[in-house]
Amino acid sequence: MPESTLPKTYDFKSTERRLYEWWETNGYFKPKVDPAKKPFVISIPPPNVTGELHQGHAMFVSLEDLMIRYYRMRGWPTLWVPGSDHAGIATQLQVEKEIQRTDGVTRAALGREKFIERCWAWKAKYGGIIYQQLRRLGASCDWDRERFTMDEGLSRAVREAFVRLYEKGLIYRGTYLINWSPGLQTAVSDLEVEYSEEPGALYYFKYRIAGKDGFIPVATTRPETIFGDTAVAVHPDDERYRHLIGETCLVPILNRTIPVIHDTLVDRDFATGALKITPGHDPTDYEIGQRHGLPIVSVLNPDATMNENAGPYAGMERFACRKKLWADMQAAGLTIKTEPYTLNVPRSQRGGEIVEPIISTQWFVKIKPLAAAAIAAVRDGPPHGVKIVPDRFTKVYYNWLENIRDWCISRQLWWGHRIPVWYAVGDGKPDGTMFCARTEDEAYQQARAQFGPDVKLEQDPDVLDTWFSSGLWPFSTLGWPDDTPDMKYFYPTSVLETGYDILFFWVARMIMFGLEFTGQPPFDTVYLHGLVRDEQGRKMSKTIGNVVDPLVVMDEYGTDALRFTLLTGSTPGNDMNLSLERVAAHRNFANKIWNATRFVLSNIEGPVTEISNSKSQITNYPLPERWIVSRLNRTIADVTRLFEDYQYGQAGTLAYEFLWGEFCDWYIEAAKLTLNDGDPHGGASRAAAQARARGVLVHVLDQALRLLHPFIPFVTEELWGHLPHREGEAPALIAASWPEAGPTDEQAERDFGLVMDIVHAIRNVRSEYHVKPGQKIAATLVAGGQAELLKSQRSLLAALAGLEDAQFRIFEAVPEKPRRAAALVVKSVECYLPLAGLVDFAAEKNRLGKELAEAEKQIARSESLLNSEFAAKAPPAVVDKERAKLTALIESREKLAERLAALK
RNA sequence: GGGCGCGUAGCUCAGUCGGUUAGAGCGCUUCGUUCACAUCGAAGAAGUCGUAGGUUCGAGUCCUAUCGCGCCCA
Repeated sequence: MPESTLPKTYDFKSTERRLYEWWETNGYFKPKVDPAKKPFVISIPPPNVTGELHQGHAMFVSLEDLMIRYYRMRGWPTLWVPGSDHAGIATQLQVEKEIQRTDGVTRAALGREKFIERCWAWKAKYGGIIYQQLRRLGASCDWDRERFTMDEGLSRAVREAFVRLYEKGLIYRGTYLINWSPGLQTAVSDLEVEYSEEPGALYYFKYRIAGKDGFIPVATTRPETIFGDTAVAVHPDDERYRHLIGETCLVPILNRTIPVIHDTLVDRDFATGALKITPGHDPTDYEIGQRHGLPIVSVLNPDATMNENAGPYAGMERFACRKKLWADMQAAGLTIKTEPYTLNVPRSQRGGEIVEPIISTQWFVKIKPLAAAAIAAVRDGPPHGVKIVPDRFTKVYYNWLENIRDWCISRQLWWGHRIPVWYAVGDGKPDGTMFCARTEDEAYQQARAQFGPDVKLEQDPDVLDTWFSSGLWPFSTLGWPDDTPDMKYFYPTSVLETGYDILFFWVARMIMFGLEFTGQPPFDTVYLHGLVRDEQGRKMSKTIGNVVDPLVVMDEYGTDALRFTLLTGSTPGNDMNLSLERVAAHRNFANKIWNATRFVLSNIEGPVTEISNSKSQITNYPLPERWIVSRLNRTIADVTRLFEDYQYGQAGTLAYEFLWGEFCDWYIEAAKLTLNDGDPHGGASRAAAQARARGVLVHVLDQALRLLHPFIPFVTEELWGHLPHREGEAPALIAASWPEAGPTDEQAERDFGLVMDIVHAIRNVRSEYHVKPGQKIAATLVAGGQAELLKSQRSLLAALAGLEDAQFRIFEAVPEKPRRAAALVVKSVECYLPLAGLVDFAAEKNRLGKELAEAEKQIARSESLLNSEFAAKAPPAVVDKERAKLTALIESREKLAERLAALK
């Protein structure tokens, strides 16, 4: 045998980069467009352009690359569009930090134009890093189609979308209560606010009645908003306050007068039952205010200091004001009490500062009509709608869209898509007239038509919510609004795969925009994965210090190990706890495949019979060959079915178990015999048997590598390249075809199963009796109808169970059972192991007694089952199975009883 | 307040038309290194599937209630 050229251990470090470059330079990631075929397309969830790789990226790349590689192997024209997101707030903050550090200037000092230049410079410098990291994960994207949300093409798509919505009346500008982030100095959408329960206080105080004695007791969690109160509301049926409705009361400190109104929305049981109404700083109050026509008084500046409406407190920071005001009110005798209260504090998703509801002029998308269409698309499902996996998220999706509020899309940032609206200014023309246009020229044309040639325009300073451009991603990346060849062929895309945490932010918005702008849903399937947490189930965070960096994991265990762990350790939509021990186990798996291949390669010198799944050519082959090929075919069918059903974890586990637990543990061991000795039982010549075994080894390994390739692309590609291939085969595994399942061979699986059971049983007894592993033992099998079968597998049984050839006998029946031997019963086969001098008959009796008792128990169970309604009501196949089991049990019982009697 | 998920072996997790003796990896116990692999092999111990009811011939799986943990929405 020639020495294999492969080293003893798989070295992923020297493999991964080389293979990736090889794939990429050979164009395997590019789709092979075939107009006759439906393509499989994924748009990448664009990572933040300046972000660093984390386990969320590792998860999505693993899943999407898995799907892409699977469909590519299935022969679909396959496209995975990569790209990144400008991530308005995140990037702006990073660049601000940088200019502060390097130049010691603020954004304001630098000026808008210069600042945006710095953003682009930042992007140029760091924007490629994330792509390199995605490559390390094995992502087989078509990098020639890489897109960035602020590219000219995508920016044009954003303007086009905006203008269309505006012209349809679905975008409007207005002054409403919005969420204001004082630190970032921008509006944010409802989704960007998170509520956290925090200990706080409920402040009870007096609203004095104007011109009378007496007061209404009112409670608030935010005393500083008192300056914005424009009414006190009570429930119309509340006996305590009914007489005060219509009176006027005095705002503390300011002594501004406000009315006492009634509204059924007031909760009589909460606190005092009287509610101060601050339409300028509370969403519920805003609604009540609208209903009652109350004025809106805003008391906060954009930086969350008090404004002039706070009178003497103007200029104070909001929380300092709260403290000071309460002290002053106490001094004035206006307070009643405070009590501890759990607040639901609105905090910014980014940065965590407390967000303030304030009145502000912003741009909004009128979302209800879009939402209705998006609901219908999921309600209808494919082929014309959308399916969500796992299904339970459809409910979450509906619930959100059914209760959706208009989307505030303007941001007071600099880094982003400028709102394509221009205002007429100066020259004595009417100010503020808006012109919404795709370009400044177009806006000027409109303006000149209205105001004459001298009109001057200024563009709206705000930019759009980053998610507005993300919402267009599946089609803007393909060239929309132009009807490009890519758009024609690849749109709509196939699967949108991402984390469930951005179902609303991104997925729902893409569906809405896709339907609105392209008339069809942007994909037919949404696959949602869960969050990757640490081993204890905690969210990974820099502050806890429990972040498991994918790059570090890949350095230590290899990309394949990480991918396989993520893919087999999680189920759709459920969070997973990442265990490094599992990653290590999967590194070992890669090494196992490596060595199995090493074995195969070092044993295929000489003729190799060509095998395929589709023919029944192997029906005359020896049992181990028939068995492994049948198991292979079953595995191919199961794995493929699981792939089609999005059960990737299960699919991976099955392939793993097949390769390790069946191919390596059993077939390779069986093949060793043939390769060394030929097949003395199969009737074939030694050379022919060896050629067949070689053929089966190569074939099964080849097919198993294909099944595993989408999970662990590197090690499989590397090894597959070393296997011999027939003419015309693809030059790389990535481009090879997915296996087709051939017929299974039930008889071979049953027969080989018996062989395995006997081997297990004998090994078990050997172990119990502490027989040295190298020591051969004698054995007599009494096998009845199975004798022929076992005789044909005599060498295999002997080799695997460590039997001494000269003292290994197989009979159909014997006149007298061996006496001084350990006996075991496997199905209908009796095995006698003399174990000279080792057999402890007391222990034997004990052991057999236990087995007999167990058999009796099972028989009783089985009989009562078969005598119950089970026999009549269960499906015949299940009943038959049970009957067969009972028959086998009875046979075992007889044999055990016989043996036990012989020992007495 | 509404909705969802999870609770299975010491640990991390599978278990998707309910099929009657519940699986894997790690860890643990015993043994093993000439002949693919010690990143390995052989054998083994280990779970009343959170709890209580119910449906059913049959429940880890379906229903109801309940406890604990977590998440989303309001």
